[in-house]
Amino acid sequence: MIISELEKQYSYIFEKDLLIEISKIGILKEVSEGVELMRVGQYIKSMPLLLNGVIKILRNDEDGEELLLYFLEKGDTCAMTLSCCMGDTKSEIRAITETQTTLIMIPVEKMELWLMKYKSWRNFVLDSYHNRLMEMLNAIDSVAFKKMDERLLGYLKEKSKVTGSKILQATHQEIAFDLHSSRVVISRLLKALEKEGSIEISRNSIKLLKL
DNA sequence: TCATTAACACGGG
DNA sequence: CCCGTGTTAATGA
Repeated sequence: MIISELEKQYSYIFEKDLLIEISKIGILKEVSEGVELMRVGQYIKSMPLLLNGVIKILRNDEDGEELLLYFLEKGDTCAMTLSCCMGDTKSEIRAITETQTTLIMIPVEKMELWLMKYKSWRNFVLDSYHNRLMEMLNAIDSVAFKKMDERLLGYLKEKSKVTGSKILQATHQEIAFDLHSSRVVISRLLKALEKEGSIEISRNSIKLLKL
C-alpha cells in the first residue's frame, strides 16, 4: 500500500528500482495537524518524503521569535534535513504540520547511498535544494522590501494555495506569529482588507473573495 | 508616520 | 467564563 501512494507522487521522478527500494525501506507515517516534526537544535536521523498535506517551516531567533520561511507540499522534501544528515549538524529550523500529513521516512544511510546509486535521486535532491533556496529568497525579499499589508496578502494567498481552500483556518495571533508581527496590526490590516471587499472575516477563519 | 505594547470592552460558544 | 477580536492610548523607531 505504500507503493501505490508513492507512485502517485513520485513515479515520474524516480526510476522503478528506486521506488521499490523506497517502498521496502521507508516507513509510512500519518501525522495530524499542528504537530512539531522538527525543533531547532535537534539532530535528524531520517528524511521525510511528503505524500500528502502541508508542512510549515519556521525560523526561530534567539528569543524564540518566529518567522515563516515557506511551506512544503506533496512531492517536496526538507532541504534542512539533507544538509543536517550529511553534515551531522543540528537543525536550524522548526517544522510544524499545517494540515494532516502523510509522509515516508527514509533513514539517512540510505539517502547517502542513493545519491551515488540513482541519478533520479540526485536530481531530486538538487532540485529540492534549488526550490527551497528560491522560496527562501522570496521570504527575504518579503521581509526586506515589502510592507506588512503586502506580506499579509502574500501570506493569505500562499496559505490558500497550499491548503487548496479559499477558507483559511487561523487566528489573527497565529498569523502575527508567522509574519513576526503583532496581533493589533494583523487585525487592523485584515479589517481594511474586509472593508475593500477582498476577504470576509469570521472568528477563527478568513474567507478569500477576490485576490 | 507607523509598529508595538498594554489595556479594556464586546460577544459567541 | 474563556478566548478571539476590535480599538485606543502611550511609547518608540
